[in-house]
Amino acid sequence: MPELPEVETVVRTLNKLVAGKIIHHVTVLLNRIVQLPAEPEQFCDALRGQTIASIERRGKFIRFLLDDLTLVSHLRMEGRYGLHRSEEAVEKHTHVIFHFTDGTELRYRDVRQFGTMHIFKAGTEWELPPLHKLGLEPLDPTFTAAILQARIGSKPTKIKPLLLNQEVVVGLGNIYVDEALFRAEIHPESPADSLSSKELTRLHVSIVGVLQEAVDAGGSSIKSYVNGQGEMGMFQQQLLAYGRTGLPCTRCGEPIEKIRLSGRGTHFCPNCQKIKVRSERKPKTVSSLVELS
DNA sequence: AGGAAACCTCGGCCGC
DNA sequence: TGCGGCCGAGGTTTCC
Repeated sequence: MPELPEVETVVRTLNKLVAGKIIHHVTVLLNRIVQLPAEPEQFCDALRGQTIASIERRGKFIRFLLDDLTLVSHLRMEGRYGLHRSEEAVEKHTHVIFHFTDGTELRYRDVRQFGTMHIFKAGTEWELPPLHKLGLEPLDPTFTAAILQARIGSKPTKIKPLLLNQEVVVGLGNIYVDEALFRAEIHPESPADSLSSKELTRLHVSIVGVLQEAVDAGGSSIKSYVNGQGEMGMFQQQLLAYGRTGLPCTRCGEPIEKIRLSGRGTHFCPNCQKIKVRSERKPKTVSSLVELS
């Protein structure tokens, strides 16, 4: 599943479901999910007796704020949380169980086993992987068109892979990148430094708009995504590019095309989103050479 | 810098 | 209709 809107929805749900609960003990059924501490036993020991104060989001990461620890969880492709009563049968692909003192338990399921969990002493998580190099929060007021332009406007990299890089802007994944570029009418392979100031402004508006609308809709349920209460998101009905291969573009009617770009399925309208070529470097004139020397 | 592979399992599709 | 095999799936990291 999860890009920013889905993770935001999960975090809101978790705050309703488990904030205030006290961890009695933890069961780790698949060791590889727990990245830190290295030994799952230490992971369980550290969490015993901790109270969940609140749950927050940073990019696509979930932070469980505990008494003096932070549990950082990433769902990767298909991770999900669910609150259960302890007597309920444990579903297949359940890898970590947080048993609470009230007889309920938070279960982490992940078919593909890609998800990760790290524990840090509260506050130190920002200095270390996986949070230490994360870029701007796109729904924060500090994320402006000018900032976006400053961050990417001079890079020769193709715009889509650049937007997927979480060190630039966080929270965008394959779905919402395709949607944002479609809205902004920018070809996913256009080099970032080929984009005009006007296009970058349009891109900024598109990123913020698509993410905010998706958050409001509770995220997109494409394959397996559900929030912490097993509910699906609704935004998949509003996707205009992602998953619409061969269907008419809602702007011009041209069939949506699908290509593979740096390993990712990439959807766009070949008519509305024309690839741009980086403008030729102005040949140095004699006068500019003089200025340089 | 940028692409590919790797981490896993599952489901869809194709062909026989 | 059934089964085997191949491909791809929303993310991130690591290795060229």
